[in-house]
Amino acid sequence: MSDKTRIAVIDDDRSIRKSLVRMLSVAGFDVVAFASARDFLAAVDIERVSCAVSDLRMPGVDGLALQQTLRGRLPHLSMVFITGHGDVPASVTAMKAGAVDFLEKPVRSGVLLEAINRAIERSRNLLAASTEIEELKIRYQRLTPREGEVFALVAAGLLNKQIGAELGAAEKTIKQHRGRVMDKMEAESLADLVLMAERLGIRPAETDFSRAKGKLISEAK
Amino acid sequence: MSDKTRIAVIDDDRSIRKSLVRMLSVAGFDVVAFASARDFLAAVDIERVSCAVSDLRMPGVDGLALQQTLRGRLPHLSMVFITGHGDVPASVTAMKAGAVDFLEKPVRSGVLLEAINRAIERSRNLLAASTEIEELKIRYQRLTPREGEVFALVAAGLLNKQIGAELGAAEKTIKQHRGRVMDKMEAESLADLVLMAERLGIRPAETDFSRAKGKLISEAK
DNA sequence: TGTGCTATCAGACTAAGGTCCGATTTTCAG
DNA sequence: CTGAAAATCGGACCTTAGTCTGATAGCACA
Repeated sequence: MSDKTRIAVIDDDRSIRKSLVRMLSVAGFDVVAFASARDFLAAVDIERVSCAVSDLRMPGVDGLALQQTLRGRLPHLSMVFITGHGDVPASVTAMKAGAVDFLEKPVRSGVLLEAINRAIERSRNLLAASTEIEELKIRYQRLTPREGEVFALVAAGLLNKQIGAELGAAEKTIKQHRGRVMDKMEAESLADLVLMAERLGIRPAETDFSRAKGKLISEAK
Repeated sequence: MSDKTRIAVIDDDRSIRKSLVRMLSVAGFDVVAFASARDFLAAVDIERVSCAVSDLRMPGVDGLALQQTLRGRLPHLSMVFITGHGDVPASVTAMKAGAVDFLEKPVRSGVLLEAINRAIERSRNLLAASTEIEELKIRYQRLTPREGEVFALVAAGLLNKQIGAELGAAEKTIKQHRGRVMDKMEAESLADLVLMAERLGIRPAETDFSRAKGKLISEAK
C-alpha cells in the first residue's frame, strides 16, 4: 500500500516500458505498466491512477481509442501521449480531446515529468470537481418535483411571493418548500444555495418567468 | 459595411491566400487577407475579426508568435492554423495555447469551414464572457473599500449581524453598506449578487471568517 | 478652511424570511 | 383498499432585511 501518486504506463515496446518505469519510479511515483490498452482497461485498481502515459500507435486498441474509452469510464484521468512518428492529425485529435501533452520520442526526462505533473494536477482538479457535482446531484435527487421548481426560482432570486404567483401556490406553502430545499440540499445560506444551483446548471423553466420578474421591478416602486 | 462575420487570412504565399479568400468568400464570410502577421496586427479594424486563419511558418513573425501576441491583445480571438510541414511540437504548442484546430495542407474545404465555425462560436462566447466580466469590474471599482469587504461577506452568505461582528461595526452600518453595494453593483437580488461575486472571484479575506461561520452554526441552535 | 467622500450609528417602520404545530387533499404503489 | 409521500394552507411568532431621515466624525484635496 503506497501513498505515492500512481501513474500508468501503456506501451507495447518492452524496452521503452522498462525505461519509462525506471524513470518514473526514480522520480518518486508508483508506476504500473501495461503492454496494451486492453490490459490497462482490465486492471482492477484503475481508479487509483492519476495519470496515464501512453504510446500512440499500438496493436489492438491504439492511444486515441484508449482516450475515447477513458472519456466515458474515467473522465478525470488525464493523459500524456508519446509517439515515435510525427503524426500531426493524431496529435491535434488527442489535444482536442483533452490530452495534457503529446511528446515525440525520444522523450527528455524533464519534459515528461513536467507534463506528468500537469496531468496529475489536472486529474485531481477534475476529480474534485466531479465529486462535488455528484454529491450535489445526489442531494438534488432527494427533492420532490415541487421542491425542485421552488429551488430553481429561489436560486433565480425571486421572492416567495413571486414564486407563489409563478407556481400558483400561497406564499406560506413556498416557505415550507423552501425550508425543505435548504435542508435537503444542506445549504447553510441562500448564497450557498445559489452557488449549488449554478453548479448544477439549474435554471427556472421559463414559462412566464419574465412576467414575474417584471412584477419585481414594478412592485418595488 | 457588411454585417457578415469577418475572418482574417494570414499567409505569406500569395496563391494560397487567394485560394483561401475565394473559398471563404463563397462560404459567405467577409474575408480580409494579410501577407504577414505584422500587417495583420497593424490593421485598423482588427477588433471586428471573429476568426484568424494563419499559416504556421512565415517570414518574420510566425504563427505561434502571432498567437502569443494575440493572447495579450485580443484574448477572445480564436485561431485556426494551417501548415505545410508535419510539425508535431508546433501543433501541440498551438493547441495548448488554445488554437481551435491545426490543419495540414492541402486543406479540404469542408474541414476548414467546420473548424472556422467552431472558432467563430468560441470567439463569440469568449467575447461575451469577457465583456460581462469587464462590466462587472467597472461596477466593482465603484465600491469603496468598506463596501468591498461587505460585498465579499454578503456574497459568502453571512448575516448582517455576523458581518458587523467580523468588521467591527454595527448591524445598522452594514445594512447601509449592503444597500449601497446592491445599488452600485446593479444587483436585483441577493442571488444576483452572489453570482456576480462568483464571476469576479471575490472571496472574503479569511481573517477570522471561520469564527464568524461557527457563530452562525451555534447561534442557529 | 471648506467641500466632498467615507464611514459610522440611531430611530422608526415596513416587508420578507423562517419555524413549529396542525390540518386537509391528492396521488400512487403495494 | 390502505398507508405513505407529496402538496397544500393557516395561525402564531420571531428574526432578518431594507429604507428613510438625520446626524457625527475623520480625512484628503484644493
